[in-house]
Amino acid sequence: MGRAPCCSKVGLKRGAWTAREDRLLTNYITENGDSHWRSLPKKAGLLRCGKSCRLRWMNYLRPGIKRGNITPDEDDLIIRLHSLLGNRWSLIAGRLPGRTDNEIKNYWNSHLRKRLKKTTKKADDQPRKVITGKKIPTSQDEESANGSESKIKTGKIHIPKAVRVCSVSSAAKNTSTSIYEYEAWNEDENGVFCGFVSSSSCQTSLPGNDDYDNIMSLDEIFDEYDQLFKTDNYGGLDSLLA
DNA sequence: AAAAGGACCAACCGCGGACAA
DNA sequence: ATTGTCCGCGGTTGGTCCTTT
Repeated sequence: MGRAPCCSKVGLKRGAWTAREDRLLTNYITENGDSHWRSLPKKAGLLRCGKSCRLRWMNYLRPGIKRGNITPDEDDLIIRLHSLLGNRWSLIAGRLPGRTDNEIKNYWNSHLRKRLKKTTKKADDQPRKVITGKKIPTSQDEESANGSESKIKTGKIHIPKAVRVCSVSSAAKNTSTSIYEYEAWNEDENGVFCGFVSSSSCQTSLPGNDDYDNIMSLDEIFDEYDQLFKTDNYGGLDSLLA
């Protein structure tokens, strides 16, 4: 029944990674690939849990990671994608070559959230747009809401959580693509479902190492997402995957 | 020059979906 | 069909560096 018991965390190292640990992890993954995180630390000679190894590899050691400041173009794209996707950091990161979800999340929390708070304060004083008779949540509404849910005056709109529908590899474009589906819906004050706000799909691509020749401009990326959110289900995706 | 407070970011934690037995 | 683990995600924490007083 089930798999072998999960490893005990007793005796495992925590905190900052040393150069030696980085070397051990990089060497092991280079030779054996980055799968089976649970058993990887032992095989690589590391006193870390698999989760810690995965995080270190994905956010720091993985080839193609872009270090350094976020460019103005990236900054702009993050803001616009966040307006579409909410806190779906992995999806946003998928559209920023070399950037990790953790880096974007940190950048958002330390830079953009404060900046947008200032700039949207005026906008929030203006009359709100209305979709299907409901008020669009403001930044203040989102601030007061817990996690991915945004409360609104007449009820609340659930910001969609991405559901990975399938994964497609494209050798020609050297990308691996995951298809996600979203559904946002309204609830009334009593938590009773009262209709969909929108239903959309989108994809995320992770270019191969040091090969970004085929990726789209940041503006094109945003337009693609924007269009996908305006189309029903997979209509927009078909053209992207063709 | 030193202490206090703020900003930044790497790493950890807990949750939930996917999947194996 | 059920149970338990693995994996990935988003939220949060805590250490370090920087700025202000």
